[in-house]
Amino acid sequence: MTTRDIISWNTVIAGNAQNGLHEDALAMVREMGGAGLKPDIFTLSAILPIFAQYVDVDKGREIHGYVIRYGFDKDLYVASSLINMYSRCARVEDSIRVFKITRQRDTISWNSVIAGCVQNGMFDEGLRLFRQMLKDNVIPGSVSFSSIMPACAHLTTLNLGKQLHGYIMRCGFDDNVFISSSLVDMYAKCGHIRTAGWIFGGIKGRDMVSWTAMIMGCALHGYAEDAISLFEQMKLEGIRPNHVAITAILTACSHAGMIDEGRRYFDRMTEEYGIRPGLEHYAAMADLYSRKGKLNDAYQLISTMTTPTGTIWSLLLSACRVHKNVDLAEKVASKIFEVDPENIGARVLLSNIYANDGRWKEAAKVRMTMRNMGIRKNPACSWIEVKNKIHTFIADDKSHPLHDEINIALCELQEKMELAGYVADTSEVLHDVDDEQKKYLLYGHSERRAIAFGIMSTPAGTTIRVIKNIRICVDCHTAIKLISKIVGREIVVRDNSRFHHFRDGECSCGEYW
DNA sequence: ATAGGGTTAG
Repeated sequence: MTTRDIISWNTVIAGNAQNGLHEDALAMVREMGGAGLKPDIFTLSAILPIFAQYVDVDKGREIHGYVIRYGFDKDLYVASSLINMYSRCARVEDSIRVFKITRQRDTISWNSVIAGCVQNGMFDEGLRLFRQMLKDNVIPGSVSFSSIMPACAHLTTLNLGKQLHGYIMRCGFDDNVFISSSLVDMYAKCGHIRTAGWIFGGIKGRDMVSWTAMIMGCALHGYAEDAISLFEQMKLEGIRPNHVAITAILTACSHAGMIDEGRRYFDRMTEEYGIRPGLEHYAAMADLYSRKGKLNDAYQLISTMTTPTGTIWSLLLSACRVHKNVDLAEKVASKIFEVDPENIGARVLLSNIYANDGRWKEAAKVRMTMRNMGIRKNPACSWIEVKNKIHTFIADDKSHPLHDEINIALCELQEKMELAGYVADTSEVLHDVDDEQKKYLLYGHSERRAIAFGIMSTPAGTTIRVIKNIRICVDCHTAIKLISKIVGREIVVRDNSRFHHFRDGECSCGEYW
């Protein structure tokens, strides 16, 4: 073209930006400047996504400065690009600030800020904004739903997820693959693996993310065989797994103790799928070996990593506790404190390992170090949703309004359990107290209180769904199996890594967890 | 005539 105006420049810049030719797009902006034309709102909203993708907040902020100098900050397009850029760069506060000072808002700018919150783990804030959007009479679009659904998945707020699902169907968005994948994930994470499978089966044009969400769902529920067959089917359909899909299949193997299968996927991932093992893959493998009791194999594997993290060593440390290997535990713990001195979980674990071995002095020393460092552990807690309200239980916390009734219900259950042959397993109670007190401590475990509350506040036959922030202890696992049989209920417990479905005295994990 | 937002993952 002999004469180019701002529109012709912008058209080509956006074309490059949208097709991955980022450097060319940016070079053209400079060239355009050389030709005496200054970037306008179209130019800026076309190039801001580049800095969002490359997580380059310095460049993004430069653009923001330019935006303010030229008074472009009132523009909706520029605002949503800025909101998106800041949240992709993990600066949610900045992105919310841009949103708040933008008076004029539309669905897209709302979506940008909501997605930003959710992607950065601020689920409650995301939900609050979503509700505010509806209150302000802004019509949600399909993107609004696929942005908010992960919040329900992470918070395991099944009822809210279901309500949104209904809303999605009324809008006719249920054929959208982004939304269906997020629904598969939400239902699986909320314990409804069958509903997840049903939605997955109905997706037309499944993509890799849909498959991965379903595979991960199976992994979470311990259905490794299903996960493997889905993974193989996906490949047959010509879909190449990415690093997340591989993480999902390794997690599935790990939760079912399938060492050989897991090892095979891990060994072949680079040549078969062109993906180099990342932290998440090492973590899954370390977990697989650890849970299986192959502590030395886990140690070897982690040692081959260039920079193992505290999190990965911790997987092995918790296996040292289960398999009562104090020597290795000490070695592993020192590795953890080297890279991550603040690691609370590791110190708690180490102290418990000592306690379990009767080494109360060493255990107390670790606790003392923690106190001196001013760190406290998060308390174990369980929660259950009844009538749209989430009830939280912490061991020894008496604040629940039905505290006394729950205690009575637990006593009655305890009697029936003992009649059925239950003997409290106090071996995991790591306090230097006598057996009678140990039994009392077990009995106060948060998941039991949550389950007792669930049984008394729902009609007979209703499935009880409880979520817990740490692993179920051996004794509670035994107790819940019996409870499911005594009260004739299905009890679904999600701990920090997977689901347990208790029914008629059995658990779906088959004692492997 | 040109521009902005989304699903899986320790």
